[in-house]
Amino acid sequence: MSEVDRVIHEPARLLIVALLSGAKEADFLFLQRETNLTKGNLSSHLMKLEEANYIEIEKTFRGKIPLTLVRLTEDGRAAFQSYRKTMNGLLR
Amino acid sequence: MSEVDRVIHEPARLLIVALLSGAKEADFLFLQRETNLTKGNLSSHLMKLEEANYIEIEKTFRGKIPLTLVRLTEDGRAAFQSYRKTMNGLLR
DNA sequence: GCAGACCAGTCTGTACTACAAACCAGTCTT
DNA sequence: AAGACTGGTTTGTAGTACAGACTGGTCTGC
Repeated sequence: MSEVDRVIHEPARLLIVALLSGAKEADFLFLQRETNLTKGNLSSHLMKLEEANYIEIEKTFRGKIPLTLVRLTEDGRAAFQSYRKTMNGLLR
Repeated sequence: MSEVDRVIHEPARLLIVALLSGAKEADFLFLQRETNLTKGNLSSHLMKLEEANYIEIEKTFRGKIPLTLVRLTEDGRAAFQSYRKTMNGLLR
């Protein structure tokens, strides 16, 4: 019945989603510092979240230095909400 | 900082632990029906939980048919409590 | 001008692990 | 004797998290 969303359930991605749910958007470096993930891992986790259509990734520039902005989509926000529901059910 | 306990985090085991936390003990068949796991999987998840010292497994007999009873240890109860804490922190 | 650090990746290799399915051993029912 | 039930163990596979190496461009210091 109550299936757990594996995309969000993974601790690293759960942290990312939780961080994003509290802000409008976040940049790559901020996420890396908060999650303590290597660049490679953070990048691949963001890819997974993007493939699931849970986040949007906007690649721009701060001057001429690359700047990657990440924000939750509506789908992502809904999925997180639903995840919280099922988790609270299990942890009650 | 706030590390997630992977032993409990796995959805199948989380369900098992949650079920056990609500009862003194449960038998193998009950857990299998509630979790929808195959015997093999349930067995190996129980092994993982036992290795972590989160549950006790008592093998007895109902007449002459094997009966496997499972219950949370103090460690298991504490770990679940701590897991709930960190999760609630992330989901808040 | 060039080494080194910073930004944001991709790619590769490894080690783990969840899961299904097959097999096993004994018991009870028909 | 056949089949279903109890509660497992073993095996094989596919997925995946993670670290670390490599890439490419930019900026900083000497």
